[in-house]
Amino acid sequence: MEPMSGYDIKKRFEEIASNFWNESYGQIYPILKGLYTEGLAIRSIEKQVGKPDRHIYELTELGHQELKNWLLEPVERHVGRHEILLKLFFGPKVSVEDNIEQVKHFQKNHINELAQLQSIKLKIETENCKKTHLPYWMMTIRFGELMNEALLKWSDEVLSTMKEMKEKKYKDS
Amino acid sequence: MEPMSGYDIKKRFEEIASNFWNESYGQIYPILKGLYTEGLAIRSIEKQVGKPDRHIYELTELGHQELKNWLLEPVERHVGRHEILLKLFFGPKVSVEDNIEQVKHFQKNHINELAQLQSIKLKIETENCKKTHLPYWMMTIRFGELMNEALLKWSDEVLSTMKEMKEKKYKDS
DNA sequence: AACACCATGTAAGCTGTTACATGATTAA
DNA sequence: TTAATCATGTAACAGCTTACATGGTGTT
Repeated sequence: MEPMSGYDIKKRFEEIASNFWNESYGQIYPILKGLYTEGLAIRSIEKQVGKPDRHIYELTELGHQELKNWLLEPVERHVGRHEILLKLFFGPKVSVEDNIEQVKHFQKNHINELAQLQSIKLKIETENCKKTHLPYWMMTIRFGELMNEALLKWSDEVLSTMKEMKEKKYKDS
Repeated sequence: MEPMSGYDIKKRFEEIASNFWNESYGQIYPILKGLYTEGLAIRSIEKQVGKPDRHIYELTELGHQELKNWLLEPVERHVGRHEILLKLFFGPKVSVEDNIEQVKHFQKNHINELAQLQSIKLKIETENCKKTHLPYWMMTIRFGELMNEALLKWSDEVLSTMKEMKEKKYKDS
């Protein structure tokens, strides 16, 4: 996108990609070093007063080509590990009430996520840095919206099923 | 659920949980060993003719308690890393046509996944092993259905946006 | 006085996949 | 004959998080 420091990259992830990606310094800094030694990026140092120096990395022609190649590779499917489903898989080990609590907590989380998404959306729309990126970034937001809406629908469905199970249990006993 | 070997566990994951979880032997066998040495499981050997022996593990009382404790812990949110979104994040680096190809491939994958889900659903319904598990396992299936439906809706939306972008580009040039 | 921000980085440790090794049986 | 199924396991590697170390500036 543009010359950046490791610190900047982390920040960008947190500000506008936090709904679908995160990366720790422990990954970022060694990888930038690697890009540099492999000739995929160049590095320049920006001196500052009262603050540490900034190490600015910028892709070389080779680096841009590598990135392009990666972008063209089709994304292969990988199973998203949803811990809540693994827990429900063992549902009968605990009480229906316990499972209800679990799902309610899950639901709350995703209501929050939807709200956070809206603030990221606003940030992207108003900052409006590069016009070419805008439509693509909006697609990542839309992804989050549809996912979270589906997740909330699922929570509702599951909660009413569980409530039925609870009532049946009372009838039996 | 019941006494099982590492091989059995892998199989169960593949047969009825492959839509939300997978686990490799490289994880399973060392972990089973660990459970045994920590007193969370006991191990017995089932001898077979013409086939390797089966190492059957069964949770101890302590093991069951640990599992229960884990089930009661609320699931904390973690960002699912969707590679396709990271690629779209750099969308302007390649052509609109290239991005369309990427999304079409994604769409195909999720149509397949929906089909696979239906066969897992059938397996669970017909095998019908333990009645107590059935409703919970169906919830994991429903999760997959709603996710994939949302993903397909997203693909449709994104593809039509991209087609518009393509047309605009032609007008400009 | 305590904390957050700026900015770099490393080391230890956990998590996870892939490939390998073994070896008999059965189906295409 | 080739491949799959049964069944165990290990070793090498890749990916990722967390905690630590440094140290000045600005805010509550």
